[in-house]
Amino acid sequence: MSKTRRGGPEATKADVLRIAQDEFATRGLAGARVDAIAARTKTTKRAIYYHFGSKTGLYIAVLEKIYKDIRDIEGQLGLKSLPPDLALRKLVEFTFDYDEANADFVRLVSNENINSAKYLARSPAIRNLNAPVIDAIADILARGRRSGIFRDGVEAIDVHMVISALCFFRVANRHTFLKVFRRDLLSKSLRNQYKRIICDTVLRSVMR
Amino acid sequence: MSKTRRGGPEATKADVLRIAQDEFATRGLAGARVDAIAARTKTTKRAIYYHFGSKTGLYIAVLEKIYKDIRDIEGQLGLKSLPPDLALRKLVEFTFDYDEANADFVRLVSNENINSAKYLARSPAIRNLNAPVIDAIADILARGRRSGIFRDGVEAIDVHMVISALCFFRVANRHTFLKVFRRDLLSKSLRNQYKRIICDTVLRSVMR
Amino acid sequence: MSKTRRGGPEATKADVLRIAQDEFATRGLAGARVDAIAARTKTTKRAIYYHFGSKTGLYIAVLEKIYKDIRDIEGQLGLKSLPPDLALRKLVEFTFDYDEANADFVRLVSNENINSAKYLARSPAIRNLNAPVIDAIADILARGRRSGIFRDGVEAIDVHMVISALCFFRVANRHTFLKVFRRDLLSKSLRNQYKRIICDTVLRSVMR
Amino acid sequence: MSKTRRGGPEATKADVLRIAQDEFATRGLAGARVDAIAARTKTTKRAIYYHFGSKTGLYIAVLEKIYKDIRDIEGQLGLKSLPPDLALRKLVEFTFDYDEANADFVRLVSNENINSAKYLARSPAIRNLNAPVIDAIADILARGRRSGIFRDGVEAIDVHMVISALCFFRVANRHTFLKVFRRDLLSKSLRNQYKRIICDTVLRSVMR
DNA sequence: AATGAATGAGCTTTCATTCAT
DNA sequence: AATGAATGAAAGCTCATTCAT
Repeated sequence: MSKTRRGGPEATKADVLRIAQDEFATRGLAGARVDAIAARTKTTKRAIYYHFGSKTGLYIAVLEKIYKDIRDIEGQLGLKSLPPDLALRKLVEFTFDYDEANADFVRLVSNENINSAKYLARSPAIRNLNAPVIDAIADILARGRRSGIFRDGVEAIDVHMVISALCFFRVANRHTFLKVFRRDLLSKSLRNQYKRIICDTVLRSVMR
Repeated sequence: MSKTRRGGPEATKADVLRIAQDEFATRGLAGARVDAIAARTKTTKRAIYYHFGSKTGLYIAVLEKIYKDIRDIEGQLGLKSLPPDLALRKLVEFTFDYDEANADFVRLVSNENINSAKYLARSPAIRNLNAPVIDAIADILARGRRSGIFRDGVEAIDVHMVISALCFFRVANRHTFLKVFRRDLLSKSLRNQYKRIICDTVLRSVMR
Repeated sequence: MSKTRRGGPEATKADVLRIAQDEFATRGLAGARVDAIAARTKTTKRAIYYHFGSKTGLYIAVLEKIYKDIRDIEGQLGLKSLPPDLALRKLVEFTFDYDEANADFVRLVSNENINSAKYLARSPAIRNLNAPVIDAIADILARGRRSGIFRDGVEAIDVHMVISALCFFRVANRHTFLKVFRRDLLSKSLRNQYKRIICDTVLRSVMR
Repeated sequence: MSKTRRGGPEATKADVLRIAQDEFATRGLAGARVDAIAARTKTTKRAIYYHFGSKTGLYIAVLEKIYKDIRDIEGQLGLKSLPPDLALRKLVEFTFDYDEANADFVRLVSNENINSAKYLARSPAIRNLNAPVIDAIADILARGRRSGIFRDGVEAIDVHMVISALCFFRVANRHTFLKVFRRDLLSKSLRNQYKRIICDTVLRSVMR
């Protein structure tokens, strides 16, 4: 693919995807308006239909993008060169930072769960993405068990669940938590505290 | 043929609330259709407007109901009579069971977070509910510290966050987790395993 | 408020049906525009959807109306009191006059044939109309055979086909016939001539 | 993969015309879709516009083709060498067979009548086609009158109308006739019966 | 207090056509 | 001469809401 010149079709599609990601994250599939997306874009509503086929098609394209993004980054963490406890700590911190920095991702995933992952299931591109993070955790756990610091009987996928749950919830449920408990899980002053709590909780759950 | 009432206006409102809860949980505020709710109800669309004023009004009424329900139950747990570690375990198990049994609650909360808790904020009824669970955890932690089994420096609200995150995520993110990792977090055969994992993770996070 | 009502909902529906009949006859189902129909009506486009559900629903309602109209009239011809040859003549003349006076009916039927009678098949109301005209012709033929003026072996439905074909074609194919042969089958000066030709053709086809 | 040509531009145009004829016959001018025509063609939508200018231009080209086809065939019937009654019989049988075998022609003509022959009128190519069939009938009638078997006062164009009406109606109104009277005018088992009925009806209408 | 009838505003999508090369 | 990419205009339809009693 050649480099896009100013205003080329690839740039247009990327522009639409960027705006659509925000709109779908903020309002959901049903709540988002194609008109509103088009208005914030350099293109027209008609162009959106030309490139993405339908509102749903655009929504799926956004899902594909955010899933591809995180998979690409997860593949580049380089955890193998670290001792197991530090590697796990680094993975937790990465997830903590990523979810915080990508609230769109978090809300879109929440949204997709409300939809029973209906649209995610429709995308072969996402179904065919593998999940390198599970293999990375399995490697860390194996090394930790060998060196005697980690317990037996801990599955990689469940460690991933614990990490995800803690980091995801903090971002996903921020608003109701704030209203109900008057505590802003994303406040700057609490950031290091939560990073430590989540890291410790994960580490303690696997330590011998 | 017109719909017939049984039990008067309060029964009608309860009927509408029950159906609306399901529709809003499944489709979100924007995705739910007043027509669809009315069609599944013993009443008419017009009656919904008469009783709840607007679609948003009905949505808020649903939110108020589910928040009141959980607060009422949390107030009846009777954790004070148990030793601190067992009390904490019981609270985790309660949350685990409650979230699993009330997927509507989980999805509605997810939804409300996508809306930045906008409608929750509008409801004085919810704002005025206190959160007895935080006090209950604080009591457990104090007793555990006194008896020497729990660490210092652990805040009740953060323990609540960890419990909620783990139990909530399991239900809230079930569908995407299943599609991406081919693991059904709610499968019957894994139920006890996850209950144990989550209990242990919480307990380990507070133990000395 | 823009348009005002007079005569209530039934009058409104009748008004819409009248205009829609003209639009569908002139432009076909695909070519007709709901906006155009609404604009010529005392009501709004929204009201059309409220009363008829969809463009297709309105089209079917029009079909139902025109078929019901002709069946009602056919049932009132009173052919039994006339001698068979005069009865047949009267039926031909009625069909001749009716098709000429109801070009909409003719074009709508043509249209429906282009659609393979797809929408007609969808209407239970039309499927359940019986066709009294066939019985009427059968009675005429039986009486004519008994009195010796009509041939044996002539089926009522085929006589109906011949009558319909001749009267229908004259109206339905008027425009192409005019362009190709420069003959206006509906010109006033030729009216009596065609009435006679068609009557004679039908009568001769059944006479002994 | 782009579509490949075989036989150059004339073959392409013929291909498009063949598909377009079917689409216009089945759906009418308004109902046909340029996209659908292109998709069934060896070429692209853009090529259709290149060769035919517009959807209407393509429609007129189809009309011109079907009218030229029938005129060409009508010119080759060789009715002059037959005795008048047999010549007339042969013409009826030819029309009967042609309309049955060319339902597209029949439906396109029906369609064009719904359009008040608007597009036919626009085509100089069709306007300049003469109608040899009228002359042929006139010749048959003259010979029949001379030999004493045909009546006086019968015009060729009206005989043509009767023949056309009977043969055309059978094909054009097949679908509504089937739904309303449960009689398939094109059923194989009734074919000879209808051929005989129509032939006899025409012959009887001109016989002394 | 309660409700059947009706609707304004705006939604997603379609379609014939033209742009640009 | 031929074509892949793009689009303006308008279509059918939906939805929360209000009218009128």
